[in-house]
Amino acid sequence: MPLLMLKDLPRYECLLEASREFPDLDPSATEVFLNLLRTGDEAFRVVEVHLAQHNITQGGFSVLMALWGSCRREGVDSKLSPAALAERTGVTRATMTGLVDTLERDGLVRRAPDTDDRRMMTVELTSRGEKRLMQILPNHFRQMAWLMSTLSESERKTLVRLLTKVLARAGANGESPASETALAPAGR
Amino acid sequence: MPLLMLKDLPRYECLLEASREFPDLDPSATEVFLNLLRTGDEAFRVVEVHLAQHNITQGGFSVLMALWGSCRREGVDSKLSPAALAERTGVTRATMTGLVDTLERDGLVRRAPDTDDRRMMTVELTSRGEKRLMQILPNHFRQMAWLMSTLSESERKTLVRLLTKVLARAGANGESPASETALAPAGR
DNA sequence: CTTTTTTCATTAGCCGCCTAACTATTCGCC
DNA sequence: GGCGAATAGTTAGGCGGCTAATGAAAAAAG
Repeated sequence: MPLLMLKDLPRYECLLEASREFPDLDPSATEVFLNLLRTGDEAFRVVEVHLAQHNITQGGFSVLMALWGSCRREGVDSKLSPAALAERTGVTRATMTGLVDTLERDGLVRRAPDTDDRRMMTVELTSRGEKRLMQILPNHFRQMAWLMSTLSESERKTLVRLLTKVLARAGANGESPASETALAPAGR
Repeated sequence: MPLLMLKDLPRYECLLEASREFPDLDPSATEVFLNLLRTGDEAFRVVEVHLAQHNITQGGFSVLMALWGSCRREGVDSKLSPAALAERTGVTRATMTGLVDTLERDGLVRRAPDTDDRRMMTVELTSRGEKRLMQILPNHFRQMAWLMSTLSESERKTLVRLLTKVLARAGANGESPASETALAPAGR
């Protein structure tokens, strides 16, 4: 997502100086955090620009990939319910309604009522959607490879390892991060 | 930003297998890329949730921080033009209009016409805005520190170094990333 | 001094994302 | 079997992001 930090990351000395005024500010932690968000955002934008050239948004691409991946895993049957798509792509069901609306308008995806459960719908990749995906993927893969080509294999392993450690904190949160009541008075 | 990859990152063997069908797919590069976006997104959400408890969005927080930082740097004068704010926070001026609208509605910021250049406006932190910032910052700092507390100092240095390498690629792009015409026929 | 170009802020319109509310259907319990 | 609880999809309304177009004012060109 977008920002939360300034476009030009603050220099380390500024963080050090600010930490004198704010004892809660951990300079090295802040530096890592800002770099993580900034780099992630920038990498995100790179592929976003590429997808836009094919008239596809990030959300739409995620849906197509989820359908296509499911198709490849479970055989020819590439149907998934909106709820399943929402779960896999990490958005709400309401958001998925809008995404599928757009994809269906563009003819990349097809909605059909589920035969068993009349509450449910099925979303299916059309041949046009599959064709579009095949147009996108090669360059998409090349782009990711190009972005990471500055890193050696061992650097990649290290980066994944460190990111995973952070992800474990951020992803499985809910309890400790900073429930206002727990941290605010915990003060210092 | 949100997604672009599945919520559950693909296992490495799946990437390896897919790379046989798509020669452009670099498994380790893809793995790093997906982890980077996923982790960045998750870290982003953590602070987003915190800011939401104070009725502030990411964009609004960035604006407040930019104004406050400028205030601290250049003395008491914390005025900045919308264009300057947009530049520093990395959004368009049109978006900045909306952000300042919201912040002004909430009384955290004040608009005033520039005395010299009648095209311009100045945006200034109100005392209420500054107070709000002081309510947010301590926990915000603690949250960043908590997120990164699984990393040792040397791991933090390493992570920053690797992220910076990737950022250099992603940020200073424009020429090589994958202009469709350059890469599509370059095939393989 | 006039004309053109640039710059600033805003507006309008699109999309994605959210939460909350609503409808329809199925499930589970009695 | 019937009735409340849970579930699927959608709708409504809001915000934040974008591009493109607009109007006003300053800067540059002549």
